[in-house]
Amino acid sequence: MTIVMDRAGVAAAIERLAEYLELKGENTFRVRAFRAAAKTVDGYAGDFAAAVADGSFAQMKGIGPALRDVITELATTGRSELFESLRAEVPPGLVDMLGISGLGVARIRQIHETLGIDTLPDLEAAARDGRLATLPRFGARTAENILKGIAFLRQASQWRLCHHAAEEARALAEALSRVPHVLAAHPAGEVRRRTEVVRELVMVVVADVAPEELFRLISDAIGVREIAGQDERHATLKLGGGTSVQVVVTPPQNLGAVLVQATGSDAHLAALAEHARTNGFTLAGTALWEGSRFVPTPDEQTLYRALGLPWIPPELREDGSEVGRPVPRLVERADLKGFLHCHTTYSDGSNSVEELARGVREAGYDWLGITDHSRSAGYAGGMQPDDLRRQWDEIDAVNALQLGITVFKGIESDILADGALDYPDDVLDGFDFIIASVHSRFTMSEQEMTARFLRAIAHPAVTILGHPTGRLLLQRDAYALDLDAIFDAAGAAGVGIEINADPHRLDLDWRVLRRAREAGVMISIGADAHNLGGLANVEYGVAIARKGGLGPDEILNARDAAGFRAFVAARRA
DNA sequence: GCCGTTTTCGGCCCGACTGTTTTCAGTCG
Repeated sequence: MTIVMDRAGVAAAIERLAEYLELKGENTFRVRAFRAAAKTVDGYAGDFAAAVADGSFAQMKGIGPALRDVITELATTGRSELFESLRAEVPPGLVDMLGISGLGVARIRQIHETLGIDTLPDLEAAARDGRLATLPRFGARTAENILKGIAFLRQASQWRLCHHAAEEARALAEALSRVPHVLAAHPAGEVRRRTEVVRELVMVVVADVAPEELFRLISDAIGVREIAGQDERHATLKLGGGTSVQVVVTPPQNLGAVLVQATGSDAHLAALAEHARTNGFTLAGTALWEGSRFVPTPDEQTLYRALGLPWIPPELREDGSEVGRPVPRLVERADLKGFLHCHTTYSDGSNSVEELARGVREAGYDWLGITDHSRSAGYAGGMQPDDLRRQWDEIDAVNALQLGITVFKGIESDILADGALDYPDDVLDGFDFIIASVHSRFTMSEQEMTARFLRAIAHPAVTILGHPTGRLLLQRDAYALDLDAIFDAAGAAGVGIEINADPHRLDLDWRVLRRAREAGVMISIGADAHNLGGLANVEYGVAIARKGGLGPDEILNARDAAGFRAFVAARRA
């Protein structure tokens, strides 16, 4: 059995199927089954192709005969009969509308059926000319919010999340490296700088033929639909799937200069050019010159060294201030000894305590902090006091197995509207540590929200603040919050703050990490994993920490288990 | 569509907010 569509592709197709079914007014439980299956596929940690091929994927919870067939069809043919027929029935504009906050299926269907609207531009017009506000239970405020939602969606549609971009770039680099006369293909641009969202894919290709000839070879090899903006060194290729990628071609002796140029950022390049100029060099687009002498730069290290600079890791190349500064020792994935923030089957995760413990051990960690949702998170199966006792017994049993990993009893406790936590103090005392997060009431004023957080920070049971600003990248802005006040209070109280490594969040933002460090805040990298596949999130959290210039000493889960225990104890004392 | 020591049918996740209404449907997390 050949597999032509990968795990991420299948997951995305099933999620889209769920949207189609939902918009058609299908049974919500059928829709939910598709959504759950999409998550199961997306979070599958093993060899997905093999599991589809040998049928073992059908054993997964929530995968019955119907979804097994859809998954198999998608994976082996890249198509689905159900998908094709639904796509023909549901206008694509309605799917777009699902991305507007405040618009659900019921309202979209109502808009479609009563006003005959099925595109975003038509919806925008109807919101402006007052037609929308005349609908039952719609009003001026709703129309205004929909206009805001459309604007947000427009802006967001130019970007993609970093994990999607990274996966595309990886596949593209692999395809390009197989093209004749290509010596190497390197992802550059925002993907290489590890920004949280990516607007444009950039690839640097080292080749031993003229660019014009190379673009022809590439077109033949990887299904290019259109070549735009071609000149002697680069071209923008529009690929079959709709992706647009900028390809820059270089001979080996200029790879360093070209890679630096293609990686950016603009501010970094400006600072670098200025530094070069004051040292008697010229950094033109494709090469380095000292006066009129050509300086070969076969790699980036050579270029930075020639300019009297240490090599600057791409993650740090942002506002230009990094040029001329010492390069800090940045945290790496291998520095992390602890795995924090994950959900099990006790709330909305899909693996057991033991499965997670074994998987996390396998990935090379020494300790694990389990944090299911607390009781007010009803939608996520938040834990009632009885569940807690059962889970604690289970964690004790797993620790007794001596798997080579220490499992800590944690909770992701909701911070309620008034800043209180979700259980009485005697229950809170039973946890080894607590991540406190906001999951409701996002629309408070900055003053109210800040007071809410400050009260949570003041609670001695709180170890770490989870996803502190609540943003969902390309979906929802952060709530109003005085972060400086939070940093100062957390730093003083010995409360850690999370970089949530879920690529939909990446919250804290790397731009504020320096400020957090100045306030003495210990940063934890939290995977927010809901299954074993979520272990891979950590890599994105590490990238954000690196962009913020953080080293292992500033990361809570770079400590060993005893160090983590000591941090919790010091905070409680 | 999936699941099952309540197992082949009947149930599946729920509480709170928002914007609209003047009692509540729709949306969200």
